[in-house]
Amino acid sequence: MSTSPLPAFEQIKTFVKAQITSGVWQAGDTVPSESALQQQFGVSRMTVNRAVKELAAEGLVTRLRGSGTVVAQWHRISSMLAVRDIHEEVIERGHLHTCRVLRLEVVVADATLVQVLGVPLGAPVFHSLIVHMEDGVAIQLEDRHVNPAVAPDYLTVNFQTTTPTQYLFACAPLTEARYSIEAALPSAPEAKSLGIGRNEPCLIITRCTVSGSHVASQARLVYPGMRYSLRGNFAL
Amino acid sequence: MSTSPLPAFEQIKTFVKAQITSGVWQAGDTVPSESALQQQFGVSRMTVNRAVKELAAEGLVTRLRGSGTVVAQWHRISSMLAVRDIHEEVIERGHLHTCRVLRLEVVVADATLVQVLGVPLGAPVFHSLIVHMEDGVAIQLEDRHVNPAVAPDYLTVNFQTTTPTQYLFACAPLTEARYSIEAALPSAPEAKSLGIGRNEPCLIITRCTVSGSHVASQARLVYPGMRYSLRGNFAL
DNA sequence: ATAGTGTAGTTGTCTATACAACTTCTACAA
DNA sequence: TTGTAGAAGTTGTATAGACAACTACACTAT
Repeated sequence: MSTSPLPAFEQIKTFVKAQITSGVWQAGDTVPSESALQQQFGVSRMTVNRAVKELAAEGLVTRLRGSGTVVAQWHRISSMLAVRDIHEEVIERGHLHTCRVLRLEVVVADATLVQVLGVPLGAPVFHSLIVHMEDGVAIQLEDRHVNPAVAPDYLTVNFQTTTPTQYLFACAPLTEARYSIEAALPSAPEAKSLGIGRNEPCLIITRCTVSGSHVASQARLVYPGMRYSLRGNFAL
Repeated sequence: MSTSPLPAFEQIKTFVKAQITSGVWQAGDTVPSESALQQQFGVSRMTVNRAVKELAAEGLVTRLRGSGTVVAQWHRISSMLAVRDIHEEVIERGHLHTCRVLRLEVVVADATLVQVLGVPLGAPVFHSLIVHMEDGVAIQLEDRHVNPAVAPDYLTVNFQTTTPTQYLFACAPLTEARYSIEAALPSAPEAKSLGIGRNEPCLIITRCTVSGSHVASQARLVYPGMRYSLRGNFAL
């Protein structure tokens, strides 16, 4: 019933982390060389190499070939801020996810869409406007423009059962994404769709996904500030 | 002058990534086993193992001992959302960073601070209120409470030359951090300090850093929504 | 039919060694 | 004093092999 002992490389990682978090080794201090740790722990150099290499990948130490390893200056306060599919997120909280499709249509590309999606001026572009609700409360307004070249059947999808994100993932493999997070007031129709006041600040995530050589879609996700916040956790 | 050829494990990673991003291998498809790739590329298994292991760490594939490797379902749209020091951030944009220290004082722990910092009720807690400016424009209001046990000399620091984040990093190694990002309206004094209207929405990051067994500090960072946004990029 | 057993296949870890690429410092020569 | 050459030390990559842990599947005995 005893838990299996940690692998050797994990033990080495734990040791080095402990030295750093306890302050024994401070930022800028040199970390013992691989051969030194090899002797200290009685393992092969490859094992030490793996341990320290992973710590470097995690940003705790900085390595320089020929020179050595030092404790990193800035332990990055960061975590994978996964801007995930709203459906998954709500389900994971154990709540009910429903949505109302307000618009599902073809629009003509204006100057902005030309620049963002890379389609010709006046070309058709799919547009969907969906309100997502958690236990009946509007939590996200999803305003999305889709490149027809990537998802030609977008307008026929039943978005009661499949979210646009899910469908687009299935259509085209994701190769790149850009996003920005900002705070702003909703427009009048946005406030009305979400059932909030025009003075209630919102968290707005604008995301642009790329698949291969095409820009697949651009989404503007509006979250009422009172009902939603992004949370993250960073350890070690 | 020719660029050195990519290491073998990088070539394998590139190959697998290409299969995924081109759609040849779709989410859920099985990736060839290590021995298969080993034969295909004519390298040792350890080299293949490193390549696929790193792809798994990046979230592109999922591995299960005894079963195999499959293309991951959700290529995480995420990037290291590094909530970095405002000073570094401004400098990196090539702008001038200045700040005004509005308050630098000792306050008495109320119920909220007791809960957050883990100090006794009524105990002294350091408090600083600083406006950070980029080229003279207020961009962040930093409202911070510091645990004296971690940084006893906090009040004597010259925050014109050192940011609180920098000083606290030097004082105590970081072991853990929690943050939340939300949109809200500023309070009256906050709006006044930032020189914005009370109706202008703000991005508010609340961050709590832990060092060892102590909670080092709690910071409330208020960014005017019109002047600041978090941006991220995700590739492959 | 069902439960259990064994076997092949797969990934996880580790070793001992080797060479390459790079940095740093020392010693020596101009 | 200066500059160059070289040696020592460090990390990066790769190999061939070994065993462990686990899964999936086919087969067997009940």
